[in-house]
Amino acid sequence: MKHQIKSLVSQSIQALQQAGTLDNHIEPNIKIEHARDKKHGDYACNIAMILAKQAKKNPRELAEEIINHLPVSSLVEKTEIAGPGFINFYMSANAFHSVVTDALDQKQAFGRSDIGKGKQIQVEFVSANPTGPLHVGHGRGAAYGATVSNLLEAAGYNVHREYYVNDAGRQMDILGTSVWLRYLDLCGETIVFPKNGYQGDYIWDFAANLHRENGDKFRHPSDKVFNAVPADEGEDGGDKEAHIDGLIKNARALLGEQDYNTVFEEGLNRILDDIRQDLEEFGVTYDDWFSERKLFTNGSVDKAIKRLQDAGHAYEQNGATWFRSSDFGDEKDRVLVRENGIKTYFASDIAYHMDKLERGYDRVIDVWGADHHGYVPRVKAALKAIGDDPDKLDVLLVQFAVLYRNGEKVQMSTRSGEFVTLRELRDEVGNDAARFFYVMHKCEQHMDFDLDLAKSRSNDNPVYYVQYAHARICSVWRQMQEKGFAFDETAGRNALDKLVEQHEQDLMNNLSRYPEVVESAAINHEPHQIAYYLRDLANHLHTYYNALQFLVDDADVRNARLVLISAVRQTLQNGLELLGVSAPESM
RNA sequence: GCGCCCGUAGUUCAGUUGGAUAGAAUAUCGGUCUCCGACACCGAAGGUCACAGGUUCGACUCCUGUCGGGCGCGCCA
Repeated sequence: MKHQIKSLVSQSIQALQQAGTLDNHIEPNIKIEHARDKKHGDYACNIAMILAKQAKKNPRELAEEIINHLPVSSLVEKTEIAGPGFINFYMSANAFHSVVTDALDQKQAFGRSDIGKGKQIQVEFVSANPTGPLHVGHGRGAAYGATVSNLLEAAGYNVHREYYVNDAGRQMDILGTSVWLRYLDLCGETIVFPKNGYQGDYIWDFAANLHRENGDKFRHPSDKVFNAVPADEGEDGGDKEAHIDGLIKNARALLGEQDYNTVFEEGLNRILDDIRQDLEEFGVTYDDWFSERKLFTNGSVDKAIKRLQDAGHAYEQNGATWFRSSDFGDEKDRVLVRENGIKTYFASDIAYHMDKLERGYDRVIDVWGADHHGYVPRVKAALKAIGDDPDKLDVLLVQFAVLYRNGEKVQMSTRSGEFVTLRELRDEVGNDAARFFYVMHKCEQHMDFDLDLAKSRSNDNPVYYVQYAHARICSVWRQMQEKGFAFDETAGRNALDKLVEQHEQDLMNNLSRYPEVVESAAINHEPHQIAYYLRDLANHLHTYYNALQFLVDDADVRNARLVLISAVRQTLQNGLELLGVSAPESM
């Protein structure tokens, strides 16, 4: 509806331009807003105030002229000039009736649009290192990324969802070695587990599985395992990094490449399967799980480094290969290949982003935890250096969710194994509540996640409030049948002019906003707009429900009201679907 | 020290990209079931939009500075 009003204003301004009142070459940025106060009508436009200066007129006079040149439309009941020069639009009843029938005609498609024009867009999210189960911090990225993807799809984009699997590098070696040490312990070896190893119980599970399937095949005496390994961090000094590196080195030497890989894969695959299943149960699915190791084995990383070298943006220093990223807006240069010949994570990440853009996406979105924010300039620098357009990449930073339990902050550390997993959260609060809770806030907003509150099944959690509105409408249908009424949709559609109550006007007005909200939420990557909208719509429905009876004797009024709440039900269902939340028929 | 994010009701958060009297939820207090589900509704109270300047018709929103909180500043991933 906003678009239609905008079009009217635009036509009026064109007319004024032809009449010479306004300059021809000005392309006015017309914005139509919902009036905050009903006294100001349904919509408001501030264009007269914006153009007043260049038209050398006072805003109210200009507003007057714009109104005089507005084309006639059945949608607009009347217009008014208000305040410093706002043009207020009062919509006709017909205008809102059409929204109700739109929702019923379009069904699941109500709210969808084609503003994306089928453009290819890739969204990469979660991409947690496969070193353990997902925790509640990843949950926010998962819910956010999945919902942004849904929104973009609803706005007419062609969305490709991807998980970047960091299955290369030192963290993976630490994981493999951790599994092996636990395995050795199960074999009966005396093992002092390293401070820097992965402490979580799931490591024991993997080790037990390894032992069950292979017996003592990978067993080596502990004195050889710890042979020549620097001391672990302790009260009398020591170095936990050097300690674990020594253990990794011994693991490789004792096991040999093949056995080492078997142990390594045991950890990696078990964890990936777990993550995949966890996310699937959470309603989060991917088109592709992209392996970092593949970038090394297929030469992409070498190619990326070579491209930087060929373009003259790389140099050698102290035995390492550097990227002169400071030439492209980064605060300092970055290492691509270390002195020991090992390529950095950054090098493979350049290759990954290069690969993304080569795949031909019009736009690429990365959803990252806010702790990676310092990483954005260097990735963009790399894209710029190799001649790609860094503006095609949008990095959406999701702030941490700080957990509170019993009113106290919960400290989390992946390495120490002390964290609340996403699965635990889902088991306790349910998928619906978790999905809704996560996207209720802007992603850049620090979020206090009160576990006790989220776990409680009280209506403190707004998801129940919205779901209840949906269930309530379904319940009306059940009641209707019990009372022996039949719903005549055609009659209802023809009787929409019976919906004269203020509650009904408000509800229709509210419905008319839905397509605009979806569009705005998609463009701005702001799922919380949907959450707030749904709460508002549910509130209007509940208020209506409490104020008026739907199943009345007057058939026209009854059918019209049922048509209206049927449209509301469809809209609630569509909105919840976008958020990955179910719309139950009863609760 | 430098960089990014944040600061709005007791608390958790919105605020339509610079618009009209800053809004919800929750907590507190009061009211509403002979009635389609009270998992709901209605009302009251609650604010120096961290602070100080600046930009303009107009600032919670943009700019500068100060204060406070979070995160990041590796030849880690």
